[in-house]
Amino acid sequence: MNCQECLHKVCAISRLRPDELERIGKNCSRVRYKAKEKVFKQGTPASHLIYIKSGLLKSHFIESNDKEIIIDLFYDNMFLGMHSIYTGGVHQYSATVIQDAELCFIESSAFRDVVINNGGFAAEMMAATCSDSMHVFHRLRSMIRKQLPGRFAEAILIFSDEIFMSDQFTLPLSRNELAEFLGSTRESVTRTMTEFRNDKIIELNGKDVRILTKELLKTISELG
Amino acid sequence: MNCQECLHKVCAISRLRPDELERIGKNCSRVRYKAKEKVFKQGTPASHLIYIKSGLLKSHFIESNDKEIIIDLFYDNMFLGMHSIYTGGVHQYSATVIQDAELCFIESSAFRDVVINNGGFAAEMMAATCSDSMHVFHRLRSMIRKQLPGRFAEAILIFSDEIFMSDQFTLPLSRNELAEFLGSTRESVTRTMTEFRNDKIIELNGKDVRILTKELLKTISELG
DNA sequence: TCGAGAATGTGATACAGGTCACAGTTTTTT
DNA sequence: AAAAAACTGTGACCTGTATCACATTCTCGA
Repeated sequence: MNCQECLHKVCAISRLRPDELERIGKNCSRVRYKAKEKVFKQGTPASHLIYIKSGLLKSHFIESNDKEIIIDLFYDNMFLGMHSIYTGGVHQYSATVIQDAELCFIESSAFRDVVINNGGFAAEMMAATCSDSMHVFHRLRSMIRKQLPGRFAEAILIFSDEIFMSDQFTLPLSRNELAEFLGSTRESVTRTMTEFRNDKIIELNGKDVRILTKELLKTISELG
Repeated sequence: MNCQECLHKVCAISRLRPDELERIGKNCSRVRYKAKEKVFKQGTPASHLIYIKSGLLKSHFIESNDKEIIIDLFYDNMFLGMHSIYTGGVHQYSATVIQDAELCFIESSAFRDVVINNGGFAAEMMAATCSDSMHVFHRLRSMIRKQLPGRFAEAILIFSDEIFMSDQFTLPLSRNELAEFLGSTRESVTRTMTEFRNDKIIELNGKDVRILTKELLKTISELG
């Protein structure tokens, strides 16, 4: 497996020495996934860390009833499953593909070996993990303080600024998944969306979104 | 500063070599704090990592209005501020003492040096950080799915099982702080509490709590 | 190509809990 | 010891959004 090509993209990987890169590469397999495929399931043994070469995934909790809760979204050049690797070796959440993805499965023992032997790499991974966690902490804040329009505006901004880097994009989530991401229900999300369209804040056509007044979106997101 | 005595309490610290322990110890100062004192404030430079020798603290976001949001609670033998150390060197949240505490301030550059040079220590710190983050992820889940009685029951169980290790304890939070922890308001928390008392689930006298039917609490917490 | 199941929009209704107002109590300050 | 400030309980009211029910419209496999 050729990990070289990921070198320039992920800061942490550039910290690896050639032999470590090989150690990881040898215990790493790249796999293509299609949308809706489950990558790993909460409760199963966490044998691998996932590196996302391309695509979009969600981490989510499985609930007793049918509803799920999306913890966060993961995309190009991110690692997924760190919390599971370091918490008893059992997956703490599920991961499912949202948009076709290319994933590298890194054997967790190989990964841990490298962390132990290379503190610089460990530090970079720590930084990445802390950053990911902070993102969820802010989502906690949003859930508590903001009401639906604020949370929806925030989500649109995340798609626009963090994921697609464009004011115009196709929503990768169904209305139902959007509800799971926003901690709401399908119906309420629908209503909020038509509301936003009527108010000329976004142009909305099925899953196609175009942001009309980004400033207003920011205001709504901040005021909740 | 004598870090030896913390050695047997915190797994990560036992990974340190004598010289590293000294490096940390030299750049570490222990300070007593009284309840309500602020340890660090969101937005300020993150120069130190906090080790909690004893006491109870909260990490919290500061909101534009007066209300706060308690992200999580920290107590004996936990580290606080890891996310800030590894995310741009600025504190990502505030930390305030709830019950008188003894804190060790570990110089962040010394800490980072040790992490880089000692992968075993890095791995342990990663484990601790991931575990703390997972706790917040579960709180996110609770905020979204459960309603107030469920969240309150959960909080009582956290106090009982994770913090005080007893069915009988004195609430360390005011009604208002409890509301900030539960993502609610003072009034609603009060009402929920009297409800629980009337239903003979807990005995309640000011801040003194005694759990009467733990099983019921668990059920309420799980069903939301 | 057709049918079945999933995804979406929309109305009517219910209710958990936020907000406001006020009173009593406890704690802190001077 | 008096005054101020913070904390707590309780009632009345209002609102955001969950829930239920149904009609349409897509999607994709047989």
